Amino acid sequence: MQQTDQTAGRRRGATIIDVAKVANVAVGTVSRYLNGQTIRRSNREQIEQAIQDLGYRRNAAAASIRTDLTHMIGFLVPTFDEFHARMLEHLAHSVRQTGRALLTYCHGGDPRVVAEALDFFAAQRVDALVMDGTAEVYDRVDDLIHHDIPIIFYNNDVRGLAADRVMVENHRASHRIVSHLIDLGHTRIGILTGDPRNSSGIERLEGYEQALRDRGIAIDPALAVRGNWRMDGGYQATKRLMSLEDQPTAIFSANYGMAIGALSWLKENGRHVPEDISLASFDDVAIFRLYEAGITAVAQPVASVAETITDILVERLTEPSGGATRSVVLECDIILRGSTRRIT
Amino acid sequence: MQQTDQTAGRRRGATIIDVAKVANVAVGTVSRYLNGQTIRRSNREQIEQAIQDLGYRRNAAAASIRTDLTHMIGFLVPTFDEFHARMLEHLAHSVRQTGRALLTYCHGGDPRVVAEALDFFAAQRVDALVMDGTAEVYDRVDDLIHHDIPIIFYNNDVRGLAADRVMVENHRASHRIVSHLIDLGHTRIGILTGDPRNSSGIERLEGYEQALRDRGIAIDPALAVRGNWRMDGGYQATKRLMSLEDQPTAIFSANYGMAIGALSWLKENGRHVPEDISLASFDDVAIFRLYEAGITAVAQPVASVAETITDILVERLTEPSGGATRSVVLECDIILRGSTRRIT
DNA sequence: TTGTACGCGTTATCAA
DNA sequence: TTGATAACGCGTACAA
Repeated sequence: MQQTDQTAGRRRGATIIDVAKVANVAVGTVSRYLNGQTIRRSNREQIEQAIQDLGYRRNAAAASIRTDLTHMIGFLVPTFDEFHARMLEHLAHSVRQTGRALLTYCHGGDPRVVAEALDFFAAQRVDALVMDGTAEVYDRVDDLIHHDIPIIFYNNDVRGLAADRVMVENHRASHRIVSHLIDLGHTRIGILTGDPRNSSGIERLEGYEQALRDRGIAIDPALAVRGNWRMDGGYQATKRLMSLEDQPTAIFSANYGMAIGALSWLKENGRHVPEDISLASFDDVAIFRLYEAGITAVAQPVASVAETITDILVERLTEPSGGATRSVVLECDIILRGSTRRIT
Repeated sequence: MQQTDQTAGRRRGATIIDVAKVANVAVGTVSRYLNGQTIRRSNREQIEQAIQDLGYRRNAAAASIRTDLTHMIGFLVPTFDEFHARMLEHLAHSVRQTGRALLTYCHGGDPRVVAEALDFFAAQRVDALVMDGTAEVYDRVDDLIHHDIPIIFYNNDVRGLAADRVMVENHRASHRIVSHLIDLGHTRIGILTGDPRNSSGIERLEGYEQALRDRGIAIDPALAVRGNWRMDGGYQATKRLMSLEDQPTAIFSANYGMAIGALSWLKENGRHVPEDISLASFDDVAIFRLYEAGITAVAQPVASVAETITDILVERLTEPSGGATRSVVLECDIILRGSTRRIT
């Protein structure tokens, strides 16, 4: 009693062996066909027919157990906000063209989830891992590296690891945009800083400070208020900034989330941008183009970052492994809009 | 000459067999330990020690070849815009708590890429597939279903397939928000429709039309302009709407992307919202809370959608398979803001 | 070019 | 509870 029914819910589908039987060839031949090698024409047609008839689908897991290649890239981020979503979109696009896909994990800032994600990726044997660096993961990432899983950091670096890096010029871009504020006559410039555990947070703050120093403006610690990259942090930080006796005439936000929080507080409290206060922000997002007269911002080259990551990825996965780690730093654009104005 | 060096770049890591050897137990025992079954205490300690010493990491692919379970959920979307990104964030969160992760693919509306994605998911043997439905995929998705891969549609349905569905009340929510515009005295209400190949596009348009009919307002085909869900489509559609001889006094956008395009055109052309024209939109996004007096919108229960999907997922993956497909429809909230005003 | 047979790392079965 | 061993589906030497 042979079971040839293909409509029933048989969990196990046809295998390469079934295909070989039906096509009257050896399994090796089918395997070679699947991997695009040259096959005698008559055999090929029979194999294709058999695959069709059986509804055969290759089992990537079984292949990966032999080849140690899963065609999956791990992607680990703290959150899917607009910045990371754009990153994901571009990365998914360029990675797809190499025949791979992204296995995504979102840790929400919880170190335990980060550890969990890293374990998961290791077990799944992802071909490589792209992640926004966070300080606490040093040991576990180092572990992955020793297991020969290439790591590529973006947005935030973790120093000292044998990983590749694709960053943007945080320091320089911040320096430029703050310099622009100074050019407009501002001397009391507040900054909404990100998390100091993140390299980008540190670099953007340093760029701000350096710009002030370069123009002989004293750094007032009260003007640097710590946010948390998020809207609520920017809201609270702006509130603190605006309750100073000597208020700032301009604010630079280290990312777009906090800038939106700032706009939110300013609006609620009847302060107009740029009449009452100038605002500039890192990250250029859709809302900045549309909001009132537009928000002056640092535009990160998200597409280039994604492409560079993919290039490095391909290199790592094709080259005979090893080789020095690469560290790429990309330039940002400053987009001047209506939220920054000259003061007397 | 035994090779015990763990620093070198040996591509192949320690296996369960190595662990068994070092721990002086059988592989079956190690396997049971790894799967959380009860193990004699002394053995467990030895196994843990061996795992530690060898830097052993489980190979999920090898396991899945036996169990037919990969702990990966396919996630297929047209794009990672704000809506889908929020969906991803929530879904990643709830799926993570079941010990799974999302294998994401972004097709950008290209049918070939959709087909490619479906093949990829099939080869990778994802435990299930969550996708925003698109019309052209009927056959290929049907194929996956016959291969016993559970499918869950969200946002847009594809009729006739044996899949689960988690949707929102597109018709009713559109009906309500358009009724609100009518309550405010509007009778010439334009609509920026989405793609008619998407079920949500159709339903939102039908809700709009039904609302007009219910109040005895004639439907003017010229007032329904087709967008493409995107900003540029909304921009163009608004332009057409506003060049009618008998202009609308209110516009309802079938999604947020087109609404932003509309705002963009209105702003460029000096039309003020809501003084010159009222605007309401499907989807509630961050910018709608902040933009001028706020944009009246339909808020989809994104978190609930994600949770419902995960519930169904867990059910499908634990229950003895089979069982009728579920179709859940969730309610939306109407958020009234300053972009809609009463006219005389 | 094709066929055979073994190995990959894990789970599942079954007897002890 | 444990140990021994047969699958699982595929890739790949090796011999033909």
